Amino acid sequence: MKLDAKEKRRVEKILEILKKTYPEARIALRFSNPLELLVATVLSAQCTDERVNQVTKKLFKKYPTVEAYAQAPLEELEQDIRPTGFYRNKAKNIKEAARIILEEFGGQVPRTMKELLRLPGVARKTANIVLTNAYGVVEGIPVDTHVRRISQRLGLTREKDPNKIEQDLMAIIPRKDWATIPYVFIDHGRKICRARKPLCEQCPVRELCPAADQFLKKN
DNA sequence: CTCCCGATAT
DNA sequence: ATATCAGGAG
Repeated sequence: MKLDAKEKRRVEKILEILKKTYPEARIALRFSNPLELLVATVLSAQCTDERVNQVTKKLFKKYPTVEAYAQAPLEELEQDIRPTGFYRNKAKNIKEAARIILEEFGGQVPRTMKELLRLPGVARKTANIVLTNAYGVVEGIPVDTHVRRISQRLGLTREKDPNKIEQDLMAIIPRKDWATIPYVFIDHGRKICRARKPLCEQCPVRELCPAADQFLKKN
């Protein structure tokens, strides 16, 4: 993703405007320690953060430690997280991840990308979330469905694979913005640049967006 | 690429 | 009825 000087200025303007529009953007998942964030993020796949918070409120009291997840009967853990969807995969992954954390990482949620990626159900998106928000380690940019959609519509990437999108974003977004931009994009994605009916007429960056025209015509 | 999956919006 | 929601594994 090579971009000329003009493109570079367009990207800079977009980031500047969006950051100013969503100054309060930050993680919406509720957590009070790395383990809770890891579990919440795994549960957040294809599920609203609001529902995740609803489920984890009870979950975190019932499973306060890594041991609690590792020892939990699988069927019981499945029922405890069922409303988040994909509950069989998620329960199996969480329990197995807990076992690995106990046996290979001394009971501590790993602090490095390489180690986090060894946990089942954890890929770069989830690892980036945990690293940034639990440990303050910024290694990359978490690419979820919102970041992907916004990046594609704004013409920041042409890729479809999240890992490739992340590479593109890391190349054009200043490192100091890596931690906050995902939340800015997510906020923007929820309020304006929605998946179904994007509100382009209300969008602060529509003049800078290649996709704005196609959506504005439909009205 | 498909599958996993409940809940909500349109 | 269908699309979508802070994805990841086979």
